[in-house]
Amino acid sequence: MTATIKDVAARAGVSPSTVSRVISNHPRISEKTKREVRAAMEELGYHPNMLARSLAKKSSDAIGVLIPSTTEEFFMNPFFPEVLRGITDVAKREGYDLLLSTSDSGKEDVRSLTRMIHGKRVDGVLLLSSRMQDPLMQVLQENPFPATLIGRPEINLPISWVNNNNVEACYQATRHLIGLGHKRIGFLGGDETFVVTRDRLQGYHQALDEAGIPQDRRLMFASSFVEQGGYLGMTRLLALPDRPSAVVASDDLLAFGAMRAAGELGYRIPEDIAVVGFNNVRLTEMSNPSLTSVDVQIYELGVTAANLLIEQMRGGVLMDKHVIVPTQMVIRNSCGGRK
Amino acid sequence: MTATIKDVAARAGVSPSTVSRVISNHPRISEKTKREVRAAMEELGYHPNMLARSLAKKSSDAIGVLIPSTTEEFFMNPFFPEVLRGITDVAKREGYDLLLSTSDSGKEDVRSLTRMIHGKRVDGVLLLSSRMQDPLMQVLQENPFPATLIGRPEINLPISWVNNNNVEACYQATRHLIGLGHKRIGFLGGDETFVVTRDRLQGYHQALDEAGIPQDRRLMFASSFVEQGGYLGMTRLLALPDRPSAVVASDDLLAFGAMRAAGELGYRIPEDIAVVGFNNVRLTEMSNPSLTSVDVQIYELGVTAANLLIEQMRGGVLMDKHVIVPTQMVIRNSCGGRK
DNA sequence: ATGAAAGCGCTAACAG
DNA sequence: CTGTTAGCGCTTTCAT
Repeated sequence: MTATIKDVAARAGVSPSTVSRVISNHPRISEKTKREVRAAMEELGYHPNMLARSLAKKSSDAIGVLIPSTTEEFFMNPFFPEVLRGITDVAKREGYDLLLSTSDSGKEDVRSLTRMIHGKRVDGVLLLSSRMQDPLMQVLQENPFPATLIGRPEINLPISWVNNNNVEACYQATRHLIGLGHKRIGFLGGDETFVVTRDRLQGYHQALDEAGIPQDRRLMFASSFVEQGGYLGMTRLLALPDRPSAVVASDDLLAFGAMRAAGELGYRIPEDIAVVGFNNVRLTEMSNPSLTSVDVQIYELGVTAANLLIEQMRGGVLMDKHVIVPTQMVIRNSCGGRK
Repeated sequence: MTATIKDVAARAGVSPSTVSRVISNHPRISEKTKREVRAAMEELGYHPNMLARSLAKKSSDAIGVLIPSTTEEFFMNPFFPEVLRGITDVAKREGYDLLLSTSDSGKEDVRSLTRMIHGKRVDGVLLLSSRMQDPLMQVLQENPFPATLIGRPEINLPISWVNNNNVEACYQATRHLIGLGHKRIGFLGGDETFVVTRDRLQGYHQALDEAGIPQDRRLMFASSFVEQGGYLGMTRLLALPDRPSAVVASDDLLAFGAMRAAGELGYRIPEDIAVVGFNNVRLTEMSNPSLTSVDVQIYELGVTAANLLIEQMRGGVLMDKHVIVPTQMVIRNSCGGRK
């Protein structure tokens, strides 16, 4: 049987509460007993039972991370490990463990979130994306619980979040292409139900409007955030009688797929068609040609979200702070023009 | 205050134990009370406290995943999300949550593992890599606890693991190059303390020996599993007066770095120097030239490891099963020769 | 089929 | 500075 706090207490000739105090480094406890208790713990190979501790303390020192139900898609995108790296670094520094939810498809992630919220196994929750009319936001609205979103809620919600200014960023990206002389510019978006897709699309629209370029529905293609989607989208765009001369892709993976499609059909990039992506994942430097991309500072998003969440959990009060992480367009070789 | 099992009991006019039975779907409980209890739960918005449940049941329905302390390096490699995807899929299917350890550098991950083992927050642990004289293996040896390793322990240990036959796989890869007529073949390895690096190096040696090609220490370069390491290694290899005409890299990222270095120095791949990598990450298809790589079935490794672990946790008995996931070399354009 | 009672291992007032 | 006493919310014998 593994040793409990009582065993240690008995061994050290003190009461359980004293042992408890030693564990949590209570200030007013004599050095002597501290040493004795520690010795007893050592001898008995004692390790605290975190469950019992959490149950009594009503806090678990763990952060829940809600993995969107579309596991495959999500894990496939370099965004995920990078944002998780940011989260992990903060969690580690602040002494929190990470609990990954493992929701099944669709409706399941509502249940997953509710379980996280009510199950008491985590002190707060991190959401990694948001959709239009996201039922998760509903849940958060109805259940006061420390939570932070990476992205932004579609509607105004009393929840803290970290986001990029996606409208502005995509506006800039599109302007860049316009500045290069392009008039017919395509848009490859990820899943339309994601808020981020909508925002970027809006930025694209803004830039076109401002330049007096008419909108053309045929130039906009949405799929999921994977390479395949970009491939498909680009193929469709190139099949148009009046094909675009440039494309802004709302994710680097989409851009890569687009570039592959173009390449296979014999178009050169950037001479025949310019491409700009989003996220600035490592791959952008290595692709051929290297991909001009909007750096959204994924790692930073993760770090900021984790910090915001922890601040809430510690403060014991829910906040609706929001932080905008600046973006920056990194010019490479997929657009031609200035280098 | 959130509703507890007692509240539900009171509301439904039954005892707490009955409610508990309803929750765990106990067989002999009348449909009628079941319905009534469920109704009461609904009305009160009751959700079980997982901590209390775990404490009483002495099991948490969670799997611990030990992230190696070198966070950055690890997250950067596409291996990680892919193996995690496999793990997640199984965990989700079997109803387990995932607890990511967040150990700090060096010695910390021993502590992290011990905490996982004794903290009772997880029912089993998944290790994602193993080193030579790995202190973690020590810990596992001394503390009987369900654990599964992806990789293999350096020495024989009563622990279950999933691995590739890395010696054989690298032997094959090297033979492939030899078969293509290469006589001077370099080896770019990851961190030498990893067992997997050693195994692949051994396969490389075997192939050379068998072909009567003398070993040359200068042809072997080890660094970490990142692109930068491959870049550095290749640069060094190419600086040799008698440079190799081919290189086997023990990780695709290393191979990409190597290709970049070669390219920048004006060497063509595969004409001037052939390259083969390991892992067959998605990127291999997209690089230029596409990279010949050994498919180790990362996802499968994750799935198998999770299954093995769950089997142990459920069986209540520690095992030392081990499974070898087959590898397959995927020929692309980085080696020339047959296509 | 259901209830009563005794914990699971720890923390947190409240005393002293 | 330390001990006593109640729980935290749930499961699980043991009765009935």
